[in-house]
Parts: sequence; structure tokens; C-alpha cells
Amino acid sequence: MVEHSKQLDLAFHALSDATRRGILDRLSRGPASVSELAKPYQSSLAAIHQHVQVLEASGLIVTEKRGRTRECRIAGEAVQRVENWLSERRQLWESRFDRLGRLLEGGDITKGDNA
Amino acid sequence: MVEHSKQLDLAFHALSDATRRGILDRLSRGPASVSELAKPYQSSLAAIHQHVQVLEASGLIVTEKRGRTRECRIAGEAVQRVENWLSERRQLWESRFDRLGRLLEGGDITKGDNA
DNA sequence: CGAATGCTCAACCATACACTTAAGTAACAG
DNA sequence: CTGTTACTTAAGTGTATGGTTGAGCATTCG
Repeated sequence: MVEHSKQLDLAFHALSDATRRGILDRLSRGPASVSELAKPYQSSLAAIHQHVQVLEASGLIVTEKRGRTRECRIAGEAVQRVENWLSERRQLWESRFDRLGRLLEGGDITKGDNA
Repeated sequence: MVEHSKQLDLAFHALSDATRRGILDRLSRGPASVSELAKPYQSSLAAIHQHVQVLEASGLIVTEKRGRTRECRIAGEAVQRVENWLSERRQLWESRFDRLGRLLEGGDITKGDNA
């Protein structure tokens, strides 16, 4: 369970903005250019471009310059890594919760994993 | 797929800081007081208290005043909600990827779900 | 060629963040 | 009652973020 602390900082920060989540949402349905991504929003293209940069720096998306447009795609494995971090913590919490349940039922707490 | 945008903003923002993730990590192993949470860090108690407030506002933890100490616990279902948001996007992206794979193999793309 | 398109870069601004220190309040302990 | 503990609040500080406008730079089109 290595701590890719910097990457998690960037990824969670990238996800903490509704516009960026919207962009990710859009990209989960297929690649798009920066201006396609900008269309649903009032913000300037430059602002969206900055959001794209934040997403790319976080590793959640990858982009590639194709002619004068930039193709943006979601990076599934990075999303998976973030998901896993959450999943690990939740499972730990839930297993503790289960152990507590057994204890309250008078079961043997030592049957679970470590203290 | 309702957008609890504000809650997601708060949750992802809360998770974007290594100290707060550390606190969550600690709490996934069981409840703790604010000063117990502060022990591993150099920061002032006030700083940790602020982090706890951020985490509580995000719904990722719940706290309860017990005498002069405050007991902090992780809120598994909130973690689960965040996890689900990520999972939904990743699965969408992956299903698209699968469809693309079938297309490249000469399969029938219409067998997948919506366009 | 020259014009339009799509992105990129730079500078600036207002707000939000993560701290800090210092003072304040509410349990307990003696 | 007095002191200690444990949290809480307030105010202040430096830095980062998200947004703007405006200019710059490669394509691509006519």
C-alpha cells in the first residue's frame, strides 16, 4: 500500500472542481478536443484549457496534439488507482465494523485480522 | 446518477490534502480524539482541528463531543459514494473501450449499450 | 498568399487555503 | 476553588487557485 502522496494530492484536487468533473464525465464517453470540452461552459477557452492542464498533470487524462487540435482522453488506470485508495480505507473500516459486530454478539474477536 | 455536486466538491477537496488523508487513514482503523489524530503531525492542534472540521463538513467523517474530548469516526457510506462516482465514470470509459475493441476486431458495435 | 481556427502563454486580480499564535471555554482532578 | 487537559475560536499571513483579457503561434482553408 504505497503512498503516492503527490499524485493523490493532484488527482483529488483535480476532482474537487465541478467543471473538471464535468470534463471527465464528458471524456468518459469518448475523446474530445479542448474546444469541444469548453462548449457546455460559459468560461473562456483559456480557463477550460487550464482545467485540462490540471487534469493532465493529475494523470487522470492524457492529451495529444493532433494538427492544431489537442485530443483529450480519460486515463482509466489513474481513475482506478484513486478508486482503489478509497476502497482500501473503506474496506478496512468495514472489517473493523464487522469485528465490532461480532464482539457485540459475544463472538471471538481474535478471529478477525490484526488489532 | 444524481449530481450531488456540492458534496463531491467538499469530499474531493477534503481528500486532496495528505494530512487529511492521513487522518482518514488513522480513522479507518478506529475512532480517535482530535489530539490523538494530531499526534503524528508537527502542526498545531488548531490546524488539525481545522482539518477535522473540513473532513466533517465533507461528510467523510462524523464527530461527537464526549465530555471534553471529541470522538471522530470515519463515515463509510460517504466514502462509498465518492468511490461510486469514480467507479461509474471508469466503467463507462471501459465499456466504451470494449466496444472500440470489438469494432477493431470487426465485431458488431451495436451490441454494446447506447452510443 | 492571407484569413480563420484552435490552442497556448502571460499578466493580473479576487478569493480561498493551510497554517500560525493567542486567547477563550468546558470538563475533570486534586 | 485551582489547575490541567482538550478542544474551540479569532485574527493574521503567505501562497495557491480559478478566473479574466489580450497577445502569440502553428495549422488548415480558400
